[in-house]
Amino acid sequence: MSLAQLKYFVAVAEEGNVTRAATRLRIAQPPLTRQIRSLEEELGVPLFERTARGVRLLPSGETMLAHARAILAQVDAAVVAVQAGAPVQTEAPPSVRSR
Amino acid sequence: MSLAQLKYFVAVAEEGNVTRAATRLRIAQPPLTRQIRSLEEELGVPLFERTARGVRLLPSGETMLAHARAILAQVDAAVVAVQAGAPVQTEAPPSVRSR
DNA sequence: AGATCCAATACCGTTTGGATATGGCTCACG
DNA sequence: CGTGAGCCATATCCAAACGGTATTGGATCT
Repeated sequence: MSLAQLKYFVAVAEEGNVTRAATRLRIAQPPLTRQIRSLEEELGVPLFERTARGVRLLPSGETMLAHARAILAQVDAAVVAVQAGAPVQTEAPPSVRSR
Repeated sequence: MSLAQLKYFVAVAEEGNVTRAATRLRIAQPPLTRQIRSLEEELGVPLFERTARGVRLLPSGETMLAHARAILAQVDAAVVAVQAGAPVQTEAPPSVRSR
């Protein structure tokens, strides 16, 4: 799993359409289709339902979407914190923290 | 920035020694050195101080280490949640959340 | 039925990542 | 001191991953 894959996944989920997501990501549709498929295979869980009009998130996809957004936000926060030279402490969010 | 890079960074930080970290990661030392360097360049911030005995975290590295661990933990949590089929909600941790 | 829209597959070139070989520097120790 | 050991950095090569183009198959809407 890569951060790019997570970014791609979020874009597809938001667009509901691989082709439009690809345009938004400034990559071509076929590689995007492959990255999504590869993510599903790595997780061992399908994330989207394919329809003739595009794709729709499955429940597992909804779960992944929330996590993916949290991860990407945390990456952004890390960059900001490090570049600001701030000694920030991090912790896992309550909903995903190990109990 | 990639998740692999973050994993590598954490290993180097924990070992304080690129060669030992490479062994632990089961990759060779030169590619690990390059990945660390590339991460520092991407961030525009040095993370380690190089000494004759190994490497030591700089303050910016300490900050990054906390964030990197949080990110990797969140990735693990995402995998577990999705594979468990659980509709978990995620949120950013307070210390890194946008205010 | 035909046009359209969409994801999927096949194939290719480029880029990235890891391995091996080697150099240079610093510290430990006689 | 000087010699050897340990460690990071650099150079070069090979393999794997990524993105692009071309094209196909299938579903929907006139």
